[in-house]
Amino acid sequence: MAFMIAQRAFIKLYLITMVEQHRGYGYQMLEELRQQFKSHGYAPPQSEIYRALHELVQEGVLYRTKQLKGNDPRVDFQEIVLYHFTADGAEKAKLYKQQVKQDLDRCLGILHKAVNDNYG
Amino acid sequence: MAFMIAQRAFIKLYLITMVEQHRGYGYQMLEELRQQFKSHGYAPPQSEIYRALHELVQEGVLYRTKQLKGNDPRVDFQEIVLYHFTADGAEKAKLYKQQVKQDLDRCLGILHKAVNDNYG
DNA sequence: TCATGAACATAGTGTTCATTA
DNA sequence: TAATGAACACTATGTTCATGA
Repeated sequence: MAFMIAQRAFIKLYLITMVEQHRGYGYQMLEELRQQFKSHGYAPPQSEIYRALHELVQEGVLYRTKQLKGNDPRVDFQEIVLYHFTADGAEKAKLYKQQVKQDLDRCLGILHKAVNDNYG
Repeated sequence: MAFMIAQRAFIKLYLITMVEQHRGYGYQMLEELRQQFKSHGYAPPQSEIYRALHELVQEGVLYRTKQLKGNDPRVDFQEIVLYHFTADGAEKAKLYKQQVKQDLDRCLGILHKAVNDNYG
């Protein structure tokens, strides 16, 4: 029984949701998460985003396609990696999200309890 | 910037509160915490309780006294270690608790955001 | 600088082991 | 078994480096 949810699982959750909304590639998702969590005092490290993406591919949830970032190859040669659900990826993702939800609720319970027990 | 609160800090918080209420020794606090968090799917490991207590002593928050558990030394030779606040321990503990409170709130914010962002 | 990836290093943790006023 | 403590092992993570459509 672990204490808190792992950062990896937390990031995977967000990545899945982002892929559901067909949003972006690794670096972009990283920047967006950093932006979103900046005010929460949390900046997900770059390595974790890529590791999480690789794991989701490994687990058969996502597959990758490559693409040039700009639409004019004469000016923009930057290659990016896009992620999509595999045939059964959406289903797997759904199950995964359910598990993570359980864990999030568990963690919230623990933290709320701690606030109640130790303050006020 | 860390992701979630460390287990160590979390346990220290509880230990401080328990010492405030002059409750118990290491093993007893361990059992009580396990009892309390059982339904939350969390069982703090024994090593963490002792490590946390040692750190609090190291940091000058607590000091130790030893005592036989039973009141009749002829039947009960079990020695236990009791913890008390040092001269400035209470003050230090208060500051520490404030810091942990901040971190708990930060974590709660992150987790709540995750629930909002990824479900519903 | 953007974008991806891997290598490396380490802290925090979980598991076992040791000891016994 | 209760109680304390330490040793050991490991995994998740953070940092740094490498590369380039």
